[in-house]
Amino acid sequence: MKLDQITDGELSILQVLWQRPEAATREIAEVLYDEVTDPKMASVQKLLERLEAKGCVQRDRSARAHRFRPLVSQEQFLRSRLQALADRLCDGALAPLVTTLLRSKGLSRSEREQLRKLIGDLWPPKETTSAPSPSGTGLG
Amino acid sequence: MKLDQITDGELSILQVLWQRPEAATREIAEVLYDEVTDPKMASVQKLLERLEAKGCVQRDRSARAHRFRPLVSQEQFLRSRLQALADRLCDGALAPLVTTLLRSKGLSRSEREQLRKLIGDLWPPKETTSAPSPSGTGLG
DNA sequence: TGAATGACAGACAGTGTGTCTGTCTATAAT
DNA sequence: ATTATAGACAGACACACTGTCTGTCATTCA
Repeated sequence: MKLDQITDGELSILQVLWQRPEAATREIAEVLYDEVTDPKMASVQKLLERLEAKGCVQRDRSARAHRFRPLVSQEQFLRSRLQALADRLCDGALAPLVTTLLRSKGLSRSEREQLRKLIGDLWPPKETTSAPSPSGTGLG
Repeated sequence: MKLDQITDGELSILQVLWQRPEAATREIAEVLYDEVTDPKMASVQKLLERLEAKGCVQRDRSARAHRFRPLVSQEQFLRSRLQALADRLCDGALAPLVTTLLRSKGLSRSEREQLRKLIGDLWPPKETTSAPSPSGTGLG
């Protein structure tokens, strides 16, 4: 699963797949292009072929029009990208990334509250080990 | 300042510059290569030239051997990369990135405690607006 | 039988990237 | 003064990547 070598165009394909359980080539092409021509179909096919080679997509050949499912979740992908950043800039440490993000201006008041809550849930300060509340990632 | 278009090789140059106030071409080459040949010198020059064109580096031509200073900090660069990730994957929102990082396994106990403290410092729960303690980013 | 659809192989142009060559100039040494 | 060295600079280069496109074949269906 070569997450590091995923291309921009390939990522576009994945993003379509992340929004549904599975999809056929034409379905994907219709999302990505206004007009689906033969060349466009071939482009999507080529990208899917490369994604399959990289182990990021599963191909179901049973039907005439193959159906594809992602083998990587968006969160996995994001994690990989973040780790790559950390490896390159911070000797692999993730904490500096969090620090930088927390110091950014791009967090709303409610987001900050959610984050504070998340930290409290993940690592309760006291030994009151209440079950972590299943707050979503905002990624699905 | 085109932070998005910084190449891998260009980043290597920047990383050398981030470790000292300024540097000459040969100095950089000596860090990056075991043996500094004429072609290697030319490569570093070319990369510096492109970095200058992108506004990421300042060139001091007063001396025969030009001296270079970074115009981008590592934190600025990291922030830009993180924002690009957020733009592509999360509609620009940074919070999902923080969430993903916090959920990662790559945080040690002490790092978690530091993060909890950082959140408390940046956004005090009560109105006791004590001055934020100047804890380092781990980037300098 | 023919038309439409899709898979697939291969070619393609454009681009980016790091490297290298060659030329010129300024400084230092003899 | 002459020479040698070091650096800047322009340009070319090979290489790889990427998205696109063409052409061919097989399958399905009217």
